[in-house]
Amino acid sequence: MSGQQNIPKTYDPHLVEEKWSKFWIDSGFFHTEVDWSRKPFCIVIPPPNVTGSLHLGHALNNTIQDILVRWRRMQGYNTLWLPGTDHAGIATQARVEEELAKEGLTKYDLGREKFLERVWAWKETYGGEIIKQLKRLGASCDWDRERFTMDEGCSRAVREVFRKLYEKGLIYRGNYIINWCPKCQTTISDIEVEHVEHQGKLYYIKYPGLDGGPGVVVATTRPETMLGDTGVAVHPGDPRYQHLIGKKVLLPLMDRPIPVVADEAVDPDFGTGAVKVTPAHDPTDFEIGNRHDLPQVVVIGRDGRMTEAAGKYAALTREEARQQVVSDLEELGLLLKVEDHVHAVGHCYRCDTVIEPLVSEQWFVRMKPLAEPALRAVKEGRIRFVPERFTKIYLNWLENIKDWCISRQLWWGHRIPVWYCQDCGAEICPPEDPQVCPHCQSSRLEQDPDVLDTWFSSALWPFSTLGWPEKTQELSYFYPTSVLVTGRDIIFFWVARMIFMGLEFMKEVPFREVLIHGLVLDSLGRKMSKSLGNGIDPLEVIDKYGADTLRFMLVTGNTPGNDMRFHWERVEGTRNFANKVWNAARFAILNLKDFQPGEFPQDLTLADRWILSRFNTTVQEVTKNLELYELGEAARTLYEFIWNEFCDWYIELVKPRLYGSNSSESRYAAQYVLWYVLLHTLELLHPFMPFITEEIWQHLPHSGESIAIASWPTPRQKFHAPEAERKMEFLMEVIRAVRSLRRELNLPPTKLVNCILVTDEERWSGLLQEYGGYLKDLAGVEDFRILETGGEKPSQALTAVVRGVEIYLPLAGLVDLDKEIQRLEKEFRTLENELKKVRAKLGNEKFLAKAPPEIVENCPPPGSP
RNA sequence: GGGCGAUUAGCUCAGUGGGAGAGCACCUGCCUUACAAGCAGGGGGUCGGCAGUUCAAAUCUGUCAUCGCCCA
Repeated sequence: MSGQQNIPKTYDPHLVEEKWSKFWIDSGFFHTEVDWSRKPFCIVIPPPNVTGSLHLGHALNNTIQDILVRWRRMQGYNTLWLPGTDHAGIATQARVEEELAKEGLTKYDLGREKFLERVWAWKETYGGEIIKQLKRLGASCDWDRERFTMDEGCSRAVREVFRKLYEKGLIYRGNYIINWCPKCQTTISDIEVEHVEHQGKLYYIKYPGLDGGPGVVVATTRPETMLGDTGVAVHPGDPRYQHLIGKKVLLPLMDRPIPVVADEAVDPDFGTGAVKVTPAHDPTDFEIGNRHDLPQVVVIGRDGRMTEAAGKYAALTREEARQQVVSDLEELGLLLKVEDHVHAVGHCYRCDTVIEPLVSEQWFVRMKPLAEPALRAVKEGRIRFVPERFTKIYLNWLENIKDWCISRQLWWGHRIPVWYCQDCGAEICPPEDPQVCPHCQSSRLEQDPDVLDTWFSSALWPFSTLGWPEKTQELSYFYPTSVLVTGRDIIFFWVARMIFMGLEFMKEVPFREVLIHGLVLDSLGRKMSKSLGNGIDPLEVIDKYGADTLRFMLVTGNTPGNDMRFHWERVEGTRNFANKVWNAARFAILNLKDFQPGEFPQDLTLADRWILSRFNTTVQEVTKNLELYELGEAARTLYEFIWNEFCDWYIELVKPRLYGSNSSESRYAAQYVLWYVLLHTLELLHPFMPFITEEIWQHLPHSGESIAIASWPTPRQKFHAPEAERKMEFLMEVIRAVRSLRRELNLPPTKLVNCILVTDEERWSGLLQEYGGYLKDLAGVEDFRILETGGEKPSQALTAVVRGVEIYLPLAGLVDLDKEIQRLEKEFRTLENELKKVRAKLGNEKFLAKAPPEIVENCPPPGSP
């Protein structure tokens, strides 16, 4: 913006964003050290996947955090926003495997060690992308403290946590049914399974009785799993099947006798009320099998194909096996019926492949003892969810928690720190990598091949990044962190887990508040996804419109916790606002060339006192809304103040005092108030639009290095001027009324008019007398007279009434009488209705008796004629 | 099956007990020396339906409907 005459008429974000971003970081404004004399404010970033690139969800999430952080920093808190990335086991490994595939290689060709080297190399090359993108968004993180979930410190924390939980018996290894993703070739936890409604079939299959007994008909959605059936179950109270309980039936195709058991888990209303039991391939059946001691026959392998145990169906895919089984049953006459049936099918949340429940040996975290304190912390209010309704979702999930399967059959991740002795069979979990078995001194130790669920390390993020297990200053100063900001989709994955891990290892909650925001949907209200191709790249928005525009757009017109839709029109609207701010600044800078702020001016005009009072209110409102996490409201308040009050009225009113041959005192006062309000309004706006506000702030007289470390404005008692607001409000109404009348006549703005104002009320006539200049400047009034009522009224005049003050524009010859009569009649009817309502209210004794006095007093409400 | 959210102007959405709002779109007039990405003026809504609480309901309660999300 240098060369004041050459300030461009439109704001160009490209010219300023990179400059200020570099300046902020180089100046160390975002870097923090522990300082016990100051109050801390700390946020840890939800670490984006290291493979990721910024999407609108990140943009929203980080904009919210940055607003809070910049605001608190300006308020004087010792503010730490700790950034970092997540190693994202499956996603990263898959990315590198894809690369290998292009070279015709698999990870097995390289071997574990070489493969991991390759992943690290990939991470070093591409992993910083999203961090760069966050910087472009303006995120004011302490970049000197950037962390990675697999860096040395975080890995140490993972190791320590695992070992402690293991020793406490809260981590165990066992054979359980888990969710297997045949594509990712790994286990995934229950919450990583997405259930999708699917139009399928319900097959009714006859299982004959042994030796010609009556048998039973079972209904199933997955006939291919029957090859692994080891029982049939019915509800114990089901009268239809009492005779069968304890008997055996013959499993067709396999010719295996299997027992009929009674179990509460069976829904008698589903199908025939009798269900096949496949303990190795269905979670419910697994439980039933356990209760009745049924064997587990694994018929589907990890590659998604049928195993040897499936007999002649071995090596078929699941789909092929289903077809074959169905047609074989049909041939035998055992397939009685096939119905359409809608049921939920589990899909891998990452690759969308249908997951296969299967039994295998995995590591689990015993959840009940950990969930208990995590429930209490929220119930007792030590952690507060915003909006409050998410509390219930959190509590409900933890109350029904199941053990957490934490082992993953991947190579990229924190390897499970457990070794097995090949000689004595011991299983050990030592603090450091062992050389020999502590039991038999054998050196033939083998580490468990699996790695941990990525969320295991993210669960430790609030304390692992602050130095745990070391007892660092950072940890005691910044922990618990102040607030966690995250999307509602990872409450279970991440928020809940951080809470129980924090409570277990820090004996204290990881954060005091959780701010949940919604998702950014496309313009039709659909989730943005690669497969739909409906994603919007936030960098495209930044390239086209600037980061400030993207940020402001994301937080306006949106309520905490609710989803929002993305519309380019809204981006444009926000861009226009940025431009408005730019041009207001342009006006100010051009008119402050000869200005140096000195003493606060003595003689303020009504407009001065009004805008200062409005500014005061804005400071209060914005601050209050930020405290309530109502960022959208705070942004709206600023938008309206800047555009509708500061630009539309104050700048217009101040022009004559700057342009004209005014006294130097009046000019100084005008410049001072213009400067003062603009400068400090920019400070209020800075957390939302950091770049443009810095650019302008630097060009206005100011003290301090950067708006980023300026003091957050506070309300000042001496600016509070309700009477000035009331007076201005009246004058504004009169001006609007005159403008409206002018419009009736299609008067061009340059055509000046005379005006007659009729009132007996001194407060109005005095005000009009004193500030009639405002009418001249803003309503195109050349001259006006103030008359008392009862005098002669001008004929052939347009009229309006504002708070009892009659306004006449005498314009003989110009008035279309019919049109004017129509207009007045319409207004009359409107007012009549209004009056009727008010009379009814005031005539209602109950209203007078029960409504609070200030409501009765304000009836009719202010603003009514 | 359970839970949550949404339903307000043509569109997108704010507004949580006392005047029904904004942006975009629309109509009219203006290139007025900060801004046409603008200025000024204007039209447009029985706040999803029904019932209830209250002096007073878009706002609180119940119920139904439609849409969306989460859990099972």
